[in-house]
Amino acid sequence: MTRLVGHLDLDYFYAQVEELENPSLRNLPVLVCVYSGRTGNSGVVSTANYRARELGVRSGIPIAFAKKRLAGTEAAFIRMDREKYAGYSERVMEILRENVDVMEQTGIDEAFFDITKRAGGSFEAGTEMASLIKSQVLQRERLTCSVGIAPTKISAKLASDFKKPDGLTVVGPSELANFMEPMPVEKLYGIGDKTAKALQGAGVVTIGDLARKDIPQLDDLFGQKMAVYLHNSASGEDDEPVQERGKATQISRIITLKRNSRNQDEIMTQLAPALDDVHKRVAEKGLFFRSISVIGILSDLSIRTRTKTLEAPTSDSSTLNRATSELLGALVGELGDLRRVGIKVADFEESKEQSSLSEFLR
DNA sequence: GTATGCTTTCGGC
DNA sequence: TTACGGCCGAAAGCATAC
Repeated sequence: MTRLVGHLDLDYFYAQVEELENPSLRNLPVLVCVYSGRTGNSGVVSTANYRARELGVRSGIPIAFAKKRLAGTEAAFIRMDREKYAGYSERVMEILRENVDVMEQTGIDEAFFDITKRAGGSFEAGTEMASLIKSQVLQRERLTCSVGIAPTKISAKLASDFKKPDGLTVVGPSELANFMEPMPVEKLYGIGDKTAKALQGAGVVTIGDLARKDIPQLDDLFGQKMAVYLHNSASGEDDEPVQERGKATQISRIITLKRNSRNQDEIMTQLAPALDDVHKRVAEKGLFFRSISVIGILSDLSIRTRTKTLEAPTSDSSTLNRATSELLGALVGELGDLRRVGIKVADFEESKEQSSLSEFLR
């Protein structure tokens, strides 16, 4: 049975929210930035609106670089406000949830959904539903999004990416092969620079090239698991179901140090608010964690981590602080100066009250 | 060989 | 000339047990 899978992506999300709240920004280059606090311009661009993209500024580049690129224009540099965007995101996801059979949020600004049932398997009906979702998001939240409808998750994501902003692309089963074939392989989820290079060596440039390779050929290059994944993805036969995501599996916080340092006290002082924040978020959700990691980023921006797994889950802040201190010591001992440092907790269990409740219900 | 668990790195947005 | 965040989930890598 052919599925109707959808993918929704909020257009240049953070920057669009800023435009929405301040319409005078609409025709300017708008950059939502993460300021690290080290120097005035230290940090990166998180999201750029389309006007800024036309001028060569995109997400991930240093703010100082963007400043140079946009010298002489009236560009708006805006500090990122994640909580604000999360509010908009939650309301949009709720609209989506009301209109689909199953939905799977995969980021703050995107989600997969399945409408096979309520569209009765019809792509015409599916198109109407996608249209309705888009207009509800626009009416209720004043935001545009791009939506794709196709038979699988991978093809739905390609479809939402096909026309943006404010796009709606529907790819029925009979059009699927022609739609995917000409696209470069790196458009496929899970194929980055490294895999794309390796594929290019084997004469594979487009998704169509990849679909024509058989599994044994790919097995030699990438191993069996990856071979099957690549083959199915490129052939439009990926069968990953759309599934509601459960609770978060990790909670982390990373900061940039005022200056590079290997001094444990100096680092712990700056890390303390992040530790408090992580502990607060864990407590709010009633979680117990068993794994604690310290993340260190060196001056060359490479990332190193050290992890400690506890005997038993805890929510105790002094345990968190002690373990962090210990892991940090190990990390700076081996690596020397750090530029940024972070803390992560994971391997969650429900709080005792909740687990006895679920036991009782069972 | 296979399943499992833990640590580290990778890659998307 | 250089410039450089903060999250998340999953894969990869490795060890151990059977």
